[in-house]
Amino acid sequence: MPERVTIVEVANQAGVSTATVSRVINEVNKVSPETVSRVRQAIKALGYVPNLAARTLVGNSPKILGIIVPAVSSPFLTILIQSVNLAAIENNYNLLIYTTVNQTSLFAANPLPLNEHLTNGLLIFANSVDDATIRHFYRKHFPLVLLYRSPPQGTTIPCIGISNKSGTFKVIEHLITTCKRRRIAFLTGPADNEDSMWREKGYREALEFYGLPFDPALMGQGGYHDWMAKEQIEEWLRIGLDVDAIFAGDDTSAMVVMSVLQAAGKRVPEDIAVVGFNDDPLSKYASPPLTTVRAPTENIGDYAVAELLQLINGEPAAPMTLVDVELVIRESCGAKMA
Amino acid sequence: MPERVTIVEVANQAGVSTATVSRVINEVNKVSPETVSRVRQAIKALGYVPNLAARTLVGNSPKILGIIVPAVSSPFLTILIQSVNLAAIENNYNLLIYTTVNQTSLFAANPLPLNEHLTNGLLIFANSVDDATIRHFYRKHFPLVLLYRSPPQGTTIPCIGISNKSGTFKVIEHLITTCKRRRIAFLTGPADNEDSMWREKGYREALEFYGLPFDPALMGQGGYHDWMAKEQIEEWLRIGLDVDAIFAGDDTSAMVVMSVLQAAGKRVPEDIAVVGFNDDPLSKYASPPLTTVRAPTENIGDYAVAELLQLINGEPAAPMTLVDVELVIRESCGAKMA
DNA sequence: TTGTAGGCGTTATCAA
DNA sequence: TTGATAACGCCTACAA
Repeated sequence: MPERVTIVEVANQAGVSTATVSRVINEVNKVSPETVSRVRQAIKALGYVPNLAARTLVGNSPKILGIIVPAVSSPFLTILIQSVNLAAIENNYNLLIYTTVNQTSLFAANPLPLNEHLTNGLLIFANSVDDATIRHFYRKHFPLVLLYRSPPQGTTIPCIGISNKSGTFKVIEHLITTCKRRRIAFLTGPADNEDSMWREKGYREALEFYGLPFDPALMGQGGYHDWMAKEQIEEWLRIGLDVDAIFAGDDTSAMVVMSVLQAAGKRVPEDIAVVGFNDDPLSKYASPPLTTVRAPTENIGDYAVAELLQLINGEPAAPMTLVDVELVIRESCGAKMA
Repeated sequence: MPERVTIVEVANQAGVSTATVSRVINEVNKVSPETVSRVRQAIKALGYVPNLAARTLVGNSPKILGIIVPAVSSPFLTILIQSVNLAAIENNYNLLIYTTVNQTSLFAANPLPLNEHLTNGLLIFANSVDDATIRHFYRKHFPLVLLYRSPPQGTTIPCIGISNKSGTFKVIEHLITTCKRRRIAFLTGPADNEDSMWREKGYREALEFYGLPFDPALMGQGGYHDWMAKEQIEEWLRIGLDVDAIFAGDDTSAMVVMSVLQAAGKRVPEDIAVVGFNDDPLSKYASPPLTTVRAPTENIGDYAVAELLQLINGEPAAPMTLVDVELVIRESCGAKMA
């Protein structure tokens, strides 16, 4: 097989013109059956694959969607991506994933490998890219849907998220009313994380609603990272913080929190209740099984892809979609003993 | 901003030729400082981004590596991807990820969106794509490195994996000699998974080496999936299988196994020891903390990318790399009580 | 039904 | 130091 096989080689091999080969490949116009089979045979014999770049250049790119995330490292992100992937396939699109590995600033120098020239539309998660990049796409009217973040000032880009505030309100309320807890600690996510911001609002509103004082000492850094959560809890344990419940911010952190607490001889939920957010796949297997807020992450892809395709097809899309969440009561909150 | 901004618009705006603009962008040849700044300004004003497809067509594609995986759904895959990503960045390459969502057969109809025309080289995980596709790349001498699988018959493609057999041998040996277990069950992975195949070999060899009989009844399907592992253990519990240790195949399954066992009133490790493979991030927080085989997944990316770059640069690469693993003894095996 | 030829946006070669 | 122009591989009028 020669180094590079182009449509010309196929045409020669089959004794037809390149136009005919193109027609066979794209199944447009009428081509006589014998010609079709001759061309197909030549393609197979030569192992010919159309050059994506050339196709794209003439506006015949395959249907490709892109998603940009900071990393693929958490169960949450993982499920989100899977969900988008399935939705894309469902709609006959391919999905390409690019992770910025937490280096938003990279683009100043290097343009994104996933951009308007390679994809038909882009899904951008939280702050995986900076506002300037988003604005760039926006100005070009390039199809864009924002995931778990709101649009930059002055732009109107469809965005999709979950009801963090009401979800958190529900779980804190549950801790207060059903589980009779009074000193409820809260582990925040990364500083610039919108989810965390809204969860904090929900946390504060619930406290206020039930007449519990807000105590800054009960706020800690979890960062949605196992080691950060671990450090925070160990710190609290060391200073002997008075606490009877911990809202860990997310499930990953909650698992670690329970583990650290238990290693220190505390009982969960008897001494300290622990609750999470997300309902990760393994959360129901934790010991004790984790009470959490179930966010239908596996459905987000459907909404996101649907909106993106509307944009791609030139139709208007809803500016903002907030998906409902629900409380999942298991053992770690102590409700079942109360 | 016009719908499409090409190098021509920039050239006009800056009052130079497209060739000059190209030179400025690629920083080749000498261009007078004033010209450079005029061009830069035009680029910024117009929000110009080079067309990736056109660039690729003339052989000036940005440095892009691709990785093809079946999914992004496990902690293991997630760490592997992250590792590859970091290594790629380290070498000034971008990484694009494509998941086949377990539909290997798709390509017959649709060619891969990640191929020789879009990337400079490809990393292919296990059986995310079929042999025919791999052979296609192989025939074209397209840079390819196989991850956690061996090359198809008749091809010689560099591949990278871990010492599954010796790792499993070690953990089974540990169970037998230190923990004094005799009835050790084994949960296999997916049927066509090479890792699982080698782990089974290690399991059998260890049994034989220490004179323990191999009992088919002790082999079960885990599939490296939480629900499959759960079903298998529940089945064993129901029939009252006589077992004093379980090698769960991987950590995810091990977590589930412990949980199901405990829910059924069994003590881990007193009644049944449980061990895993991979050393997932959360495994040390499990209760009890999981004894497992530590595979340096976070280093695989370095090896893989290094090999791929050698291939891309026309240098020869090692046909096969097997990375060593090590035993991590925690509580779930019962060694610390013995 | 099939072939010819022009153009998609960029870069590289060759002149100027 | 710059500009004109020919590729790169493919698709799509327009002709035949």
